[in-house]
Amino acid sequence: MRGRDCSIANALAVVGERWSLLALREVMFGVRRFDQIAHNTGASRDILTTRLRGLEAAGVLERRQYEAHPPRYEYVLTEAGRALNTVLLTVMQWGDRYVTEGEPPTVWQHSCGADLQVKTVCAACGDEVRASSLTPIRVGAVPAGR
Amino acid sequence: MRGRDCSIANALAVVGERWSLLALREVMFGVRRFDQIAHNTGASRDILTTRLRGLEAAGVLERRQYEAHPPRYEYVLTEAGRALNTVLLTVMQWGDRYVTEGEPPTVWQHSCGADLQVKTVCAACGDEVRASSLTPIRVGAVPAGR
DNA sequence: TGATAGAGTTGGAATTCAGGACTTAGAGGG
DNA sequence: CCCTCTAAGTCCTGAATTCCAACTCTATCA
Repeated sequence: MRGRDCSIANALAVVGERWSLLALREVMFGVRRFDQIAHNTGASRDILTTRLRGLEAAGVLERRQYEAHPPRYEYVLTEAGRALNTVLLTVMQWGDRYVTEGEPPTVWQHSCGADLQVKTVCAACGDEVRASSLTPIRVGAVPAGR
Repeated sequence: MRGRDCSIANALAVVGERWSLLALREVMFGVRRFDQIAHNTGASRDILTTRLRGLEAAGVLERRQYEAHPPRYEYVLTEAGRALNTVLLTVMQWGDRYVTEGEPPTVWQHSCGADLQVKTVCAACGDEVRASSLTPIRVGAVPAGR
């Protein structure tokens, strides 16, 4: 059965499987090698292969040969992959606040000098977005029936 | 095998399974009933039951009886669940831009009157966060060995 | 009396995942 | 020359999940 036509569902079809976002997190950290990604995420190697191929096919990652003999590859983010950093940071911050106990395990520094805390704002007025200030004016259709 | 100590991984342990975020999306839309959530997401009913129980146990959703005879329940967001709206919106926007073809299926209106586009900014300086302006100053450890 | 609605359960088939062993192509050390 | 190591996967098997459709249980509606 198909659900609602929705960009959240579409996005999750690309990055929503287990390990995908964790692999991308590693690439964001600058880790480019298969073995390191496997070790740092904890994913099993065959699943990781499948995920990386999927992300590559979706245009989020690029697989590049950096050595010919023996052939060796590395993974780098595409533009779409780099744009995922806001997703990762927003998820991380939610995890820091509502799931992780104790200190945040990872801290990023912003170029302004501060330890990064992100805020999600309305691009038009700059106000912080809160659930109460939103109204859906159009929602994706749910395919009818059976 | 365990991977890196990380709030992204922790967050995904709570909301990263298939259907969880889609169920939460429906609740954000104001859909509170099991049957409607099942229909609008496309999840099978048994899995949805498991997910909703998990989200409840994690404190993201609350299951409330709204009628005693016959017993009927609805799902509402907790504070932690409401805080996920920024995650959902950020994911949706990425999906709109890099996955969905054509017009965004869903549009929210912000209280300022504009159709909502979100921007992820540094809470300290207010500048938009971009990959190039970030440096990791602490990263979660990866458990050693085997 | 029969149909309908809400909120699940249940059972079996299909799929995915974990974990480890194996492969390939060369480089480096003794 | 022989042995070992590294990077990047593949392959295999058994266990765990997910999918799907049908069934249950209560109670109200027509």
